[in-house]
Amino acid sequence: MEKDARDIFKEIGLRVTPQRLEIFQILASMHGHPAAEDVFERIRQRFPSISFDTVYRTLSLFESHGLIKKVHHLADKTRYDTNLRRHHHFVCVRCKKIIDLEWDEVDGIPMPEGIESLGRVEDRYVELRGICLDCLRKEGE
Amino acid sequence: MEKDARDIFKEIGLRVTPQRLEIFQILASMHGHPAAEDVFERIRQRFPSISFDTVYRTLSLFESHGLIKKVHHLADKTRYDTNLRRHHHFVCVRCKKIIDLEWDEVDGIPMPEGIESLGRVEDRYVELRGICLDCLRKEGE
DNA sequence: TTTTTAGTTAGGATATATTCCTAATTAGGA
DNA sequence: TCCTAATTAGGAATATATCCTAACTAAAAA
Repeated sequence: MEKDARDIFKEIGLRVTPQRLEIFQILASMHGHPAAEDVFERIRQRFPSISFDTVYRTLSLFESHGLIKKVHHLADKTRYDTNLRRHHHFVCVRCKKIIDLEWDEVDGIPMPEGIESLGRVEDRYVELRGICLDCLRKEGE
Repeated sequence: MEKDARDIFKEIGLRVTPQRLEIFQILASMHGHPAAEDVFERIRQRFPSISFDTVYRTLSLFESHGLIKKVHHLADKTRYDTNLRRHHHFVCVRCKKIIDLEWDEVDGIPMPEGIESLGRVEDRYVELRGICLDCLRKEGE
């Protein structure tokens, strides 16, 4: 089991440190959608002196290599929408620009099967993520 | 114009204060998706002593009455996903619980027309929001 | 194996967004 | 006009996440 993590790290060119191995194990063993704090509490049992920074850094590292994903978009700050008509958003992952979007097709789709067993749905939120023209242009330069 | 805001406030039973009127005007006049800070900078021109708290409180108030909406879900903290297969989420707006979801229909929908003019899409994020069974039960009590 | 060095860590400081607290003020009904 | 409950300003507090630096360590080179 730990062998696997070792190999994965080496494959993508990451140093193998005890902290990283442990965080990897914890993530693999945790169900649900842990926050950094959850991981921190768990790893502290074995590495009592580990810092928050290491946990955050390691999670970012794992994410940048596609080993985990962030659930939400999680902008830097809350943005408000004064357009109350039904619409969706294109969000630039670089500059965080938000552009309103019409996308009727997505509005008509029936709810997934068995959704009642999870709860009562009140809203659907759809976001297209990518890189806006401005940022593509800058990137080209 | 200001007459409108007055009436809207009275209709929903809100006190009419100069700060609220001004924030309402600002929101109506601002295009895009302003953050609290943007509103704060604008209103400070007329009310130099206004506090951040008032801006935040007013935005929350407007949101709770459906006059504006938050763009993102904006959880309290970042949550990580160790499930890397394509899936979506049901998020409980009360307890913030996140539940993985299969919803193939939504994956097959073609991109909205004219999307190229906005940028390059790299991902689509879909979230169903509502109240989970646990919270519905608690609410019933 | 030992040495070297670039990458990593702990710990605390810092940044940033948002909320809380309290005394003073004010809107709107009596 | 007076009264009361809602609202505000101002600053303190909270929470999440990132930055900084010296000490440490993994792993490549000798």
